[in-house]
Amino acid sequence: MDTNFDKKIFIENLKDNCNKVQIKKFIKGETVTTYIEKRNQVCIVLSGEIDLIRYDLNGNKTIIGHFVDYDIFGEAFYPANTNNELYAIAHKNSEILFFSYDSLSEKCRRNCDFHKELSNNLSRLFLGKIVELNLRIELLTKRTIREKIQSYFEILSKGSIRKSFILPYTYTDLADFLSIDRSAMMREIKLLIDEGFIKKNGSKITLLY
Amino acid sequence: MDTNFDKKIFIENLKDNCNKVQIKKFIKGETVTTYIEKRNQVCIVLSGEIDLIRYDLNGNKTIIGHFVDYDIFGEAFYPANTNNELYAIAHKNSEILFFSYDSLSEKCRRNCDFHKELSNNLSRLFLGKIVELNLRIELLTKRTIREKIQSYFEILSKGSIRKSFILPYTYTDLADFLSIDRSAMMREIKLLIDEGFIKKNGSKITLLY
DNA sequence: AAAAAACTGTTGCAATTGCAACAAAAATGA
DNA sequence: TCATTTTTGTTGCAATTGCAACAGTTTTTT
Repeated sequence: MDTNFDKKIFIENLKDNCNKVQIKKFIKGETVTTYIEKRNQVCIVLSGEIDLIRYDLNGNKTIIGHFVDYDIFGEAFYPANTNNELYAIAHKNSEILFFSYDSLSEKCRRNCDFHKELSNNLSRLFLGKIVELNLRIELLTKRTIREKIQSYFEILSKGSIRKSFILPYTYTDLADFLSIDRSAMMREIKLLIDEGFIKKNGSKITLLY
Repeated sequence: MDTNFDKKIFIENLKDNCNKVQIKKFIKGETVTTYIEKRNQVCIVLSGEIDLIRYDLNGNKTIIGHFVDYDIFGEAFYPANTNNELYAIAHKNSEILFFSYDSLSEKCRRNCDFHKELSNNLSRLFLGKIVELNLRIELLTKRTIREKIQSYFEILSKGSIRKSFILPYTYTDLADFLSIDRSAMMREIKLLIDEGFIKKNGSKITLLY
């Protein structure tokens, strides 16, 4: 299936044609939205970078999501009944498109062509999100740090020539994404190098098998 | 938002009105579908129980999903480029509804009422899935076994009177769901009991705080 | 261009976790 | 109902992982 349907074209279309969406700008460090109350909000990153941060009862901070160009996030995707406080914070100056899921999914009174397509595209957008989340779960359920790293590297190497790729995260963020300790991850990467499984040059990794 | 729109009614409707869906029965142990090639298939459990199982390159087996009444699963939700072999196996005698995402999302030529509603309902179905997956990620990214258990128990206790609830899994399956060692989990649950945080009677847990 | 902030690389040590193994209890099914 | 399979409960021990700390780089900001 085409989970890679052109999100970008759809979103630009949405932005230009729908009076139910809002666009706002945020400067670095600003709070884009909190997830404390349910407003059924869906957000799309038009430019910049957004971190989704969790503070638990002990005050521990975890980055549970990091969103860039055309990524979709929002309250609508999180269960209402957790204790956590989630904050979406602009990591860089950013431009965000907001809409309420309910308003978009309503049938358009005028039955215009654009709204006919909308639901269809929305479900594609959601499907893409599901694939992304399942991929992450796949990695998180691996039992060891080594397995997590290797699985992730293998995924990245697919479709790249010569099993070589540039990491899309800093090492700090990668550790967060895989939910492991950064220093333990670095240690394991070093071991993988020493044992001849991979080569590393900055954020460029090459698989040797 | 109503992420709890009536899946059941929608699915029964789908089953009765759409000629693009198929229904098949499986006996315990039978393979429902494999995820090796991409056929864009979406599956819904009408009755019974399905396990989604991963075999990695070393032959380790992991249950990565367990689906019951009206749960939705399928190839369409998994990225194409992973090495893993995924198998959906009937855990009990089961009845499964199949459809191809593409066929459903196509515009209906006759433009019938049913198909007008379909996309809409499909995106709600997907949204529910996203919420479910995010919840699991929330748990999987907790740093310790204790945090994983406590967070999960807190979620279950919400909406139940007296902070008491029955676990929806066996302890064995719970450990799998949280991706932790069963014996380590049992040890931690015992500690929680000894420290007076919870009470346990079979699969009934009561929070004492 | 200098100062500040964020990221990388590394290590010893302690704590958590997984593994293996087994007996007892409960659930399943023949 | 009896036999078999699955689940629960427990523990010692070893291995993995997280934590703390810090120096050296690189990137960002002023």
